[in-house]
Amino acid sequence: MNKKVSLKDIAQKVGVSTALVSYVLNDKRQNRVGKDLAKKIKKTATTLNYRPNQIAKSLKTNKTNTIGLIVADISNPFSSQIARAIEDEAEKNDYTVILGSSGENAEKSAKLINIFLERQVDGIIICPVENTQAQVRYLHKINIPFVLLDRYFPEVKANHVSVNNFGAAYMAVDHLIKQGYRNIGMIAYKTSLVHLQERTRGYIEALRNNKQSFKKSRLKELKMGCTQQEVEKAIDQLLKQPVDALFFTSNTLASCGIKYINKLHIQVPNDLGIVSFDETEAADLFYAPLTYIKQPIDEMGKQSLHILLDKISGKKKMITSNIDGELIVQRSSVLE
Amino acid sequence: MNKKVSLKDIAQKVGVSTALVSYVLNDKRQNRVGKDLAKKIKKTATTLNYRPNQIAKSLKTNKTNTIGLIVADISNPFSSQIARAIEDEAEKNDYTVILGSSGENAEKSAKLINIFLERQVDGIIICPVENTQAQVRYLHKINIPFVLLDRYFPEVKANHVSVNNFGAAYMAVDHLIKQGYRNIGMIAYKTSLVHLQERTRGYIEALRNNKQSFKKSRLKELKMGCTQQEVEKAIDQLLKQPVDALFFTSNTLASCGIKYINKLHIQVPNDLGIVSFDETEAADLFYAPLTYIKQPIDEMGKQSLHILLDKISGKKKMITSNIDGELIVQRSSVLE
DNA sequence: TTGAAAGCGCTAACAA
DNA sequence: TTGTTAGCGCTTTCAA
Repeated sequence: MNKKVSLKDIAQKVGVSTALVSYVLNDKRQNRVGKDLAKKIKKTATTLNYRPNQIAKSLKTNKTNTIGLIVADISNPFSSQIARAIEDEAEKNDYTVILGSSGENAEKSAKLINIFLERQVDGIIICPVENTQAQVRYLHKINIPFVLLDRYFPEVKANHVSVNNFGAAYMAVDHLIKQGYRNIGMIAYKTSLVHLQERTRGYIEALRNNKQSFKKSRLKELKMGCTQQEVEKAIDQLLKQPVDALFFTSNTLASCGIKYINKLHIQVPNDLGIVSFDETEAADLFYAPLTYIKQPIDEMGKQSLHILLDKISGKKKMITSNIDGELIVQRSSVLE
Repeated sequence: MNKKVSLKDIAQKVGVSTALVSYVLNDKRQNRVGKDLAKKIKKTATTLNYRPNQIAKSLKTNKTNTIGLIVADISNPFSSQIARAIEDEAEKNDYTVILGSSGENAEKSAKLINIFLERQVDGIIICPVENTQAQVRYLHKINIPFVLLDRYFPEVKANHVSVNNFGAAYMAVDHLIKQGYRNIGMIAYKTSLVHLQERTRGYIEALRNNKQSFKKSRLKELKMGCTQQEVEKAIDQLLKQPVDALFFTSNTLASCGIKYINKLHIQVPNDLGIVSFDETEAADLFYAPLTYIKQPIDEMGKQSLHILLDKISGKKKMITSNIDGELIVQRSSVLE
């Protein structure tokens, strides 16, 4: 193993103290170091191919310039895009992110938090999963900077950035109604996660405000992580009723759904209108490209990171942000 | 800020030295510590909610249990899946991974390598981009454990794991021919990356071995990162010729391609057969689900990590691994 | 303008 | 069986 070169090596070679080398290489108290000496030190550093040891620096400064990110399910494009947005922004601010995926599992989430804390991350961004309120409270208690992303718990005070789920869902269903659909079904999740409940609430409110009655039988609530078969069964049950449009509460459900609708040879949009919350690559490739709610992923990533950086730099005030989604209208919801 | 509790705090509370506490908490020289004392130390640790500082540990042991991973383009599902596979496997082995995306850019790649080295990662896994041979040589020179993944440079000796690109491409084209397609075009990349050249070579060889002449006009080589328009133009040029099947060299190209073919209302598979190297979610949703080469992503991730761990633990021998892809036949390439 | 020295939290060689 | 101590590579206070 090549011995790594340290400040000490440079100091010895130049014949000065390590302190001075540290000052020079970090451009601190610039004016108070002899120009020639400074130049010599810098030159020696490059000659020896010096690379500062961040671990040592971190130990000393108590700052790792690292943040932890926990997404709910990295195999979902929403998660990977959010991760990417945050990483891009982190890099611009000289932070490195370590990423974990909780897989919608509370224990896994706890484990990741612990790993992050042991590694002395400066802050954490979490897309929290069900039943992790205690974890959030704990983070608050130990006073580590963190922000919740995409999801939050109304009963737990915490910085968070999320989408206006209610508004976006309302917009989607309102759009379907305005297009002339009269019997709109929804495939949603049975969950304690408020951000998802909000989507369902948006659906119901949009119906009501448009003088369409909300029928319980038209709202199918599946468990998270449900199978293709379960989605198909739900669709079967909906199609037995006079349903002429479907609103999917997530990209995963929509993706399962259109695969099935494809198989059934149902005519979209004329026999069945479709809108999906969040996108899939599939959305564009379906024979009738899907109308969907575009989530402001980049904005969410950026904002969450900047709120976190604010916290890290000591800001106390709680910050929450609620960003509007956008309805992208394509063929699947426009009667011909 | 809650003061973090350290070994020292525990030592003081119990009235022993930090050394002893360290031994007990790490279960070292177990038998040689008084049972009662050990119990007391452990209890105090939990009471104080002690959490070891990995940074300090790393500085001392010169081991971070962290590996760096550089993928070529995190927005591509291939990359995110590979990242996921590696992370899963890393976690099982008590490693944390820090992830970077080079965006097919050599400078970005160099920057990431530098960040990783400064952070004292124990090893690096890289999907190298064009013109980064020097970087690979440098890693070799400074003697840091690393393995190349998915791609490699024949002229640079290095551990790597990759797919049998030639074999998989051959299999794909051979399948088309066996299905009765006679005029097969290919949309490929113009690149110095050998793993992609191998796919083109597989195409040409499969034609030759089946007594079909290879026509240069049927091989379109686009630059990496090309636009939808450029793909459409290439398809236009191919369709002017008597071409009855297309082989796409990547999921991105295939995705662009089928969007266009969808628009053109071409009948797949009867008027045009299609096979894609690597998959897209889109592949299943196209009206004629796509036949594609399934890359052994999990296996690649796993193997690369284990080779890296071997290197980290001191194994010297160079290891390379070449894994076969699998042809998943769906409707898009089967004449009816 | 420069340097000495303490110390971040931990491990491990050595001593008792 | 238990404890002392040096030191990982760095920053920063204080002194010269």
